[in-house]
Amino acid sequence: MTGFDHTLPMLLHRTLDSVMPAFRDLFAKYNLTDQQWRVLRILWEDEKVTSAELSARSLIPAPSLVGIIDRLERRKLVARMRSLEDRRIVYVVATEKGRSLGGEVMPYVEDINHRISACLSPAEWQAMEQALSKIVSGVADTEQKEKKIA
Amino acid sequence: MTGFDHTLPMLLHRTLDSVMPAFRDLFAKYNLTDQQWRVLRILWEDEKVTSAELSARSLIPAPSLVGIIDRLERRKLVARMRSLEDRRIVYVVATEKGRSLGGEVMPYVEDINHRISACLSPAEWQAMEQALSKIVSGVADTEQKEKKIA
DNA sequence: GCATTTTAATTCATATGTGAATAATGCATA
DNA sequence: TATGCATTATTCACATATGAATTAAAATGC
Repeated sequence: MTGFDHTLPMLLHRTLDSVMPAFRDLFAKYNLTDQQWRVLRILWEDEKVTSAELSARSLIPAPSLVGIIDRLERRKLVARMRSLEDRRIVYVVATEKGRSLGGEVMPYVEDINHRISACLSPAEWQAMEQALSKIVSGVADTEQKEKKIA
Repeated sequence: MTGFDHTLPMLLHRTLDSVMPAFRDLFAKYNLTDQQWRVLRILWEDEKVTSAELSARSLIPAPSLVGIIDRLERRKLVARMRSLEDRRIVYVVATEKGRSLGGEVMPYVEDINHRISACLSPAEWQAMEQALSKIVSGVADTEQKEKKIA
């Protein structure tokens, strides 16, 4: 284990690599990718969401989102609805079929999340979440400073 | 912020998204992707590494590695050397040019890593790293149990 | 010695990530 | 009202991720 292995990106990737296979095995049973699930998961609760919002909440880059929604739309799991007030905006909504699939998969997703949570005490979890969010806001701050300089 | 946003995959993705742009901006100046950098970073210190080892250490899936090495090889930054003892094995080595580029980029990478570290106290960092590795080993354990059952 | 099984790297098909460019619409203003 | 600028979604070119299949070369069993 060199210093490189203790680098934040490597730590995060390593952790993701350890937890994602369980999710992927689950999603594969429903012919979903994890990105497709993220979209469905968001639409499952919210009524209609613009593409931009969906991109922000799902952490999926806008260009990727286009294809993901295309594929979900082909399977009638979601639908696009262009806004009438502002014709630039596209709302994405889950169909009944999409909502139902969401409800079907959700319990298994929660199982996995519980198993992950069980690896840490609530205090440890809390601390980890705070550490990560400190990094997110901390890095954003230093970027602000750099912009002022530039 | 719903429960979904506090899910481990989303927390990790969000953190990665916040830190990677700084690295990518840097690497772009040298026409490198972050995956290409990871490979170079490993080869920069180690003499020769098999493709399998490189995949494990860089956390880059073997099929992706093929193309990444192809592109680095075209630029004469690395070279492939097939083992003479076991002709299935391919060693990857950094060329002099590759090593030199590694040395050139390294200080800036360390700058970014320092700025990231500065977001947390050493104790917080330590705790976070331990939490993540607990998850990695914890999840691996539950998978073992599942296999026994199956 | 030969067939079988393993292993290492690669290929393939498909899905997604990344940064730049584009098309269409809305908005401000001269 | 025509022009210039901003915003939203999309497209494009290229790089990488994912899981299954393939190839070539060991190792193993008989």
